[in-house]
Amino acid sequence: MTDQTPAPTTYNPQAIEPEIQARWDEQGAHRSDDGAGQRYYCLSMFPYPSGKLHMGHMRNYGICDVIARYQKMQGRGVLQPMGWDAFGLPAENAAMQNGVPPARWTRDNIASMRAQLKALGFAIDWDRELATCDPEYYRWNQWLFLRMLEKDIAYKKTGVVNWDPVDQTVLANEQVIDGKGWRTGAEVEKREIPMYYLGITTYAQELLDDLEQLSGWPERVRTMQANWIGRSEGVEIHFPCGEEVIRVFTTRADTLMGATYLAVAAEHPLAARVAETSPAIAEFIAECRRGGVSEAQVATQEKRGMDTGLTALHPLTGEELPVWVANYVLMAYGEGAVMAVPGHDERDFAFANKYGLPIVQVVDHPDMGEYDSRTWQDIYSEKEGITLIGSGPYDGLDFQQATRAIARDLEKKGLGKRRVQFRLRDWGVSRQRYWGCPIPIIHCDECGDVPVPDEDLPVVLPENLVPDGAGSPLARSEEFIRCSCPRCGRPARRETDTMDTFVDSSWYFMRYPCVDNDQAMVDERTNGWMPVDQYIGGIEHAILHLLYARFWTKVMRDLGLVEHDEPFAHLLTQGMVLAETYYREDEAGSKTWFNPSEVEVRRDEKGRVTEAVSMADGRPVVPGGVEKMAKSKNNGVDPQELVGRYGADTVRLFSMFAAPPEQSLEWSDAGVEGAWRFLRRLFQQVQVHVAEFRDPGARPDADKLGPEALEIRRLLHETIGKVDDDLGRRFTFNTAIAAVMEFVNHLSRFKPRDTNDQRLCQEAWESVVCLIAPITPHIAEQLWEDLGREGSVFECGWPAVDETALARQAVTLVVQVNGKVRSRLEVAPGTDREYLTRVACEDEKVARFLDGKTIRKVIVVPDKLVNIVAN
RNA sequence: GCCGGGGUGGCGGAACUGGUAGACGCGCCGGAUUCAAAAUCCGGUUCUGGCAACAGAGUGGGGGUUCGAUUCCCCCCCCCGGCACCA
Repeated sequence: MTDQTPAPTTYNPQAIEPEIQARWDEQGAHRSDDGAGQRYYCLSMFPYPSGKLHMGHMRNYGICDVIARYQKMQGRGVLQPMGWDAFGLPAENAAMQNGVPPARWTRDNIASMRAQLKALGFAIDWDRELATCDPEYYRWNQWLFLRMLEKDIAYKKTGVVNWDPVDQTVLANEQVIDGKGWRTGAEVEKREIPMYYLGITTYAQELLDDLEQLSGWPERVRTMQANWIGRSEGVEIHFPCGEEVIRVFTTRADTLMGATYLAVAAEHPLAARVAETSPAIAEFIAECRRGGVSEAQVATQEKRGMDTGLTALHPLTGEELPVWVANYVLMAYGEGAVMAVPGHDERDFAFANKYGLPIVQVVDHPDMGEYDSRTWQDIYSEKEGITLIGSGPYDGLDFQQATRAIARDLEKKGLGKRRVQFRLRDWGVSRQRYWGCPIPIIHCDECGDVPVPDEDLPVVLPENLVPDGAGSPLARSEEFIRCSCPRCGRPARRETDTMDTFVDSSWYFMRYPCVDNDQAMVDERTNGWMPVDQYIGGIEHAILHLLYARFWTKVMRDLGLVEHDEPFAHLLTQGMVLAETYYREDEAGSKTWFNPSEVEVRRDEKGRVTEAVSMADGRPVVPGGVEKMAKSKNNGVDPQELVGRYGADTVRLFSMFAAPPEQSLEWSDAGVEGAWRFLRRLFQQVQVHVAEFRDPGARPDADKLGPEALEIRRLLHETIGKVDDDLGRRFTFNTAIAAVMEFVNHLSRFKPRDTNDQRLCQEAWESVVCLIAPITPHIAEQLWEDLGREGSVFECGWPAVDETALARQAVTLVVQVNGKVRSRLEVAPGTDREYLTRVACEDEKVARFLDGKTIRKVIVVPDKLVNIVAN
């Protein structure tokens, strides 16, 4: 180190960061301009204001800020807004615990989380902040809901919910634990209640087709959405049953001749009618009602059923087939009934074997072998390469031919037709909860359900109520409920259900550009910024939120409110934040969890963990593995505490360095320490440089640089190219940071010999500061100033790669024998293969491995590798 | 159960288009500095054998394609996300 120089001022983020932030505020550095120019809308999923910022938020907004700041340095006009997904269940739970109204709790949380976000130095345009619990926002939920009613996109029908018989209340799936109510422990039942639905299935085909144009989305998200929408082509078949007809939908009409029974869902109208006269069936249906409504719960339960005693007629043969009620048939999919072909469907096969129903093979496949009706094989349900057997006139046909022929014959008889079925269901938006957006409907005894007139919007949610766990307090608030019918003027009652919070989050990004408009939901500014260029959020939202937002956008488009078809051009799904867990177990088997900050880890001389002890009492704790940061495991790390200790830049640097954005990130206090050391070193090195030389904007004369300096210059421009690609295209911020660190390691070892070398150092340090600026903006602004540059580093433009600096004098290539590396060669770039082959074979180390062998082939990859194949 | 993703040193991760496995950081070991410690700086660090030169093995497990596989294909194991009322 340059020992003569006096100790340079040391890095002090606690002093730098507030000062830089104040400067940004003063200059309105983060304000976005609605005017012309190249624009970039950079958006992260808005947070639920749960109280404090957690690491997941920190990571999400950190990623967004890096992209926003990088785009700004590219010269684009950037919009990075922030808002609050402020309605929802946790506010009600908090209210139950401490008696504070959800509104107060929510707004207090927003205030403290806003302060935390500011301290992290994100380039957010706070002028556009919104909260979904503000009437100015949710009035437009109500307004659009009314437009949907007019277009019949919104409608009313019954839906199934989790019912807690003790609390007499509807439970969220989250509140059902092992089929029991979370507070009462009572066995939950399914119950049907009237609800409002939005017709997302009308848009199913478009939602599926448009996935193709979303090339900026991760492939896996598009696949998940396509599977969720679940388009199937098949045949609707009618089975006459007395006076009625049982409709089923099947994708395997080719196996119709193998149908041996029908199964209907417990909620099917036919089952209900049989139950009127059959106590046994009524009992069975009641049993099926037990437990929660979630698909995971329904899908994992044991398959059970019961014969209704009814028979239906096979539409082609007229044969009588028994009709069963079965708990594995979903009322929500298709027609709520299935034709069972046990020979070629795994679930039907298991069911038929359990209840002794006939199994008939009607499909043959070359790979099938002897059909065994006791053991299922996956080949039995194959549809490629099959031939029909035992199917009378259809014998010998393949899947396509058989489906076509059977559909045609059914259609002739008026007992079926080809059609498309989607797995996607319409979106039920009614919630029997208080803390949400009121559904703008008035119930009148004379006029029925009457929409609230536009001029009476918003229907304001009273903010002074406190839920107690036994149903919505809104449903008991006479003041809210009592009103007069807009149509006839007679006394009437307000709807007390509120909207699903997914409604709030389905369009907030279209409101940011025009938050101040109290005359319209959106305006021209929305069209100016939309679609969002880059959307960032958790992978857990891959299906529901993103699908609802896409649907809502298309509805708004069809109402002429916006111009775009899709809301998000590019999507980045960030991984979760994890941390090590530690616990102790008492005799009763209950665990006490220790926060990682209270645990000391001991290691052996190879760095392997030997034991972990509690700092409080020095006694051992058990490492419980790495898990998602959660209160229940007490493994959360508080970002604010770390910011207080190391400054925002260090926390930001570590969280971007530890893993690429799409992967999960394992928190490590030691890793934060490493990030801190790097920033400190960077700061010191720049101080050392400016103490000796300061010529802002200086560039070296490349022709007069020595070989060492030329190498530094080559590495610099290689690094600029690498970081640009990592930040702008790949979003691999971890490798961008690694590249900067690597270059800084080289640069600090370089000893400038003359002024020209010093100019190179000036160029290098200025570039390094620019490259790191999107990630650690405060220290970058400070060092930019220290290097003598005027103005903000974010206004200076992005460093450009000088192609001429990239030329290499020599390249190292490896020599392999039979694919194993045996030697290395130092040659000029572009050396021809004949020369390389000769030199490689003559190489002493290589020759050893060629001894006694015949060379069969030599593979040369220019400037990279020579592989000699010999035996 | 169904759909989607992941598994690489003691740890987080890198290897972008089939071409040097382990960049960068942490931890650990050794050294410098210090009265001492912390901090800082320098060097080493995949595993096994060997004083070393070097050799062999190695990307969850098994098989395949290829001159060459962390990367492509098939089977299996484990972990994570979603499953429509958590957000």
